[in-house]
Amino acid sequence: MTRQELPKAYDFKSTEPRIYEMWETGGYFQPHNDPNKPDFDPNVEPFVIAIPPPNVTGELHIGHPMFISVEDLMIRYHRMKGYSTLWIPGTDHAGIATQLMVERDLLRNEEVTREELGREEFVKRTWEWKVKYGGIITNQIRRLGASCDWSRERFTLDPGLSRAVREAFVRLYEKGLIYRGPRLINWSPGLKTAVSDLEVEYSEEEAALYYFKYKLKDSDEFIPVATIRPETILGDTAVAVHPDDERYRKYIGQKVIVPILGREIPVIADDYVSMEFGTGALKITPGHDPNDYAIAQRHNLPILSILDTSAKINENGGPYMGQDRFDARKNMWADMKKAGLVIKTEPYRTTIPRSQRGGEIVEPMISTQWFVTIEPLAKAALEAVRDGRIRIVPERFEKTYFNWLENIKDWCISRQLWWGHRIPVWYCPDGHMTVAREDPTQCATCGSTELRQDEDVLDTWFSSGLWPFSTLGWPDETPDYKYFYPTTYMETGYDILFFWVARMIMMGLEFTGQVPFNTVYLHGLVRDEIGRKISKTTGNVIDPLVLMDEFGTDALRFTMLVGSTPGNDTNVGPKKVEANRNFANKLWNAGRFVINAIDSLDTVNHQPSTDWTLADSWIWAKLQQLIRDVERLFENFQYGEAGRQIYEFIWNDFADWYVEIAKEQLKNEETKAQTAETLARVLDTSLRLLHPFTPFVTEEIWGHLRDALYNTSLKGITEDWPEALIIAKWPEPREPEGWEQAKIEDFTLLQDIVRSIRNLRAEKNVAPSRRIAATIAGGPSLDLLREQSRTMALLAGLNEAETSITESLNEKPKEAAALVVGAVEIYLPLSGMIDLAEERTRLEKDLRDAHSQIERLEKLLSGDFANKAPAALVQKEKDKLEGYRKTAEKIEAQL
RNA sequence: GGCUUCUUAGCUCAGUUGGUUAGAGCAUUCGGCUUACAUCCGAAAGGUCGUGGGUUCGAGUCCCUCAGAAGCCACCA
Repeated sequence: MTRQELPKAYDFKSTEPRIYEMWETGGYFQPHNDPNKPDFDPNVEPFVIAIPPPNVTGELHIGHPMFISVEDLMIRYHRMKGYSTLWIPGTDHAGIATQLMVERDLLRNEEVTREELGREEFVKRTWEWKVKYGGIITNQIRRLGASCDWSRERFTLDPGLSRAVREAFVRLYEKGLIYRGPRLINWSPGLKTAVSDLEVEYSEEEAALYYFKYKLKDSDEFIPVATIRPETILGDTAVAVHPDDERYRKYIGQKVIVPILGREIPVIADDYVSMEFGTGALKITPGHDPNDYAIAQRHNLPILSILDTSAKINENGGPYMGQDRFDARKNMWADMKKAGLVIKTEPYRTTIPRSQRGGEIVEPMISTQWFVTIEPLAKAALEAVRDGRIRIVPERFEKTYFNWLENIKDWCISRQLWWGHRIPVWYCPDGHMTVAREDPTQCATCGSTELRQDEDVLDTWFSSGLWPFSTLGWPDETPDYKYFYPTTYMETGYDILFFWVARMIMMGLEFTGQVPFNTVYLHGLVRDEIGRKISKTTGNVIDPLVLMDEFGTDALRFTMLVGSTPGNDTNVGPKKVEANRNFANKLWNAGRFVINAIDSLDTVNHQPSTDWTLADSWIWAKLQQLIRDVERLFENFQYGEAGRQIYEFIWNDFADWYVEIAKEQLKNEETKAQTAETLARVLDTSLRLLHPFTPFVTEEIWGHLRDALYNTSLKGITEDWPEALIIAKWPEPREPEGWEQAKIEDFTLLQDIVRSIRNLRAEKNVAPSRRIAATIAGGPSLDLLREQSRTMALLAGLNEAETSITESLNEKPKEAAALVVGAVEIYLPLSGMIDLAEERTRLEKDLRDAHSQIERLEKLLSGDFANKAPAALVQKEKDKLEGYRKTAEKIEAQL
């Protein structure tokens, strides 16, 4: 495509795939300094991010663009800064989620359950599923422009990573930090597996509190007891009261009769029981309640399980055996009513534990599971953040992190699933355990060759916890591992701080002896346009693919990055994305303008100019300011604010002012070349600054810009430009030079004058096409205004020939509207449009404004401010005061 | 119960070493197809920065109180 044919609107649809292809095949996503290659230089600093691996069979949702945008920005920025950047992509096998998906599919299409299929076949089918759908998510991530090194893509069930998992398990086991045993765990009856504490969500719901009688043995007396789950009465092994409770003290040590079943259980005393709550008597069901479990252990009570793995009542439930837990509740309560044991029920609001996955009510159950003794790991992980080896951004999450780790409980790592890393433990017929890195052929204790591997798989987060180093080759000391580990940033959502981040820190420290990353950056969650949580039931799901189809990837990325601050949730909706699509188009057209300007240059005659116009100097000074601000903001992870400032510079300063002035300067042979040069340089730098935010459109324009320059006398600009923006050098901030501030002030005066003239014209309904005459008294700005008269006339719609600029006027023009900007007086002779009374009113208002400012500033300067504030600041205010005094003076003269 | 965040224009939000006239996008009103862009340009209107107090020469910004909203963690049957 020749540049003359650049379309008027930016065509992201054809551009994005082409650019991504160019990047990927060009090898730009791979670290430029690769430890596996002969020219490797260990002194080049690496910058590494391990991607939070999405579910292998997942599909893009609105959370993905958030983290991809942030991480890609971090990577692109550091790449441009010269780091050897590596962004390791990959996917997670996501045990429960994937297994459920495949199970559902099998049931729907083949009407077969996983049990009918058998373990081996089911796992085989799941692998097939993975192969079939595993590429969807990674391709969608490509579409987002992610510059990750696909040659290093990993999957948590890859052989290498599986080896890492075994290594980790065996090491912990050998260190005595892994144990197996019956404990009270959270059981998901639908999924038929244990889940960890973190995988249980509590929701407040309406329930009922059931009051009933616990009859004393051989007596008509009873102890009233309240419960939310009457069916658990079947598993009661005691009734507890507070030792000081006068009401029940006499019963302590006696026996009560379990309703319906008739079992005798003791009345015990325990401080845990609150005398004020309920009836003051507590039924103890150690098999199905964590607190009761603790009490039972203190009192050596038997532990009775009444539920099977589907949460149906088991043989301990007498007549209710085989009934679902909720049916049993109803039936049992009805039977108790008949037996005269019921006191009352009342509505009660309580928190119900539900499975994070299925949403079903989770049952605390006694079950034999594998656990990690977490305290020593947690201690090290706490220390790493406390002593600053790991920084968490935003900082407030450190408190959350500390809180959780300080109260952490052992981690249940076994799951009764088939899809995942099988626990590397084998049992012989005599019950000996063999824990091994490689599949053993005989029992380590007795040599028996009849080995059966443990049926359970590991919690998905166990393998994710190794991600930053297992992806780099650990446990082997590969070149990648040695150079790229520890990684640099860990970027993810605050919602998985415990699930994932804390565990990576614990496991990283334990297995590698190093922190797995030095900075944790937590982004907020994406919400809908009006701040609601996104969910299928609310029906407010936002499909990022639709947004990209409609507005382009850059627009979506920019929306994610701008308007969000670290750790805070962000509202996203099509309106914002549309606005940012407009920005991409604005940039595109600014680019087109610059390129056309360059194309119109001849090929020889340009010498580097030193005679810059005010506008040239001004835009350059503003650009330098922007570079400094962006650098400062990036250092503080304020990417949103940085993006906003670049946006404002490009649109408000560059496009709205400089480009408008450049149109005039380009018509003039004397300023033509330098203007083209300024346009080119400013655009180039802007594109570099913006590239980490909106990589596609910037790369595309930059390519055209480079080509355009190549054929002109400005070719020299591109001397050290690489072949693609993605690897171009990041603009380095410079110390502000003395002239910058002065030029900015001069130009700002010009802008103020132009704006007030435009304002007046709009008020007076002067047709935009009509050029009007003006008489201007420039005062101390006389020279500046004379020099800029052409620019001023152009921007404000003045007739230059009929505009006179003098230092001061002896008398003001008749029939003219008057404006005062600082010390500059402007008269616009709008004959026939001037209403003298109206003029007077306006001037009086201006005068009042000036006076109120004078008053404010005089008061300010007469107070302690003058003594205590920094001198420069005081001077600034003094100058302002002086300015307002002059303005007031001028206005008074006019009245 | 513990911890955290939020409350700024009609709407959604920025505003991070405290600096004195608080910004953007969208929406609204008025005027424009000005030769990069109508996915645009110019202009306007709109805010006691939740409440009350404190620190300071100076507070949207720091501290405390209260009110409202949200989240995380732990949980008395």
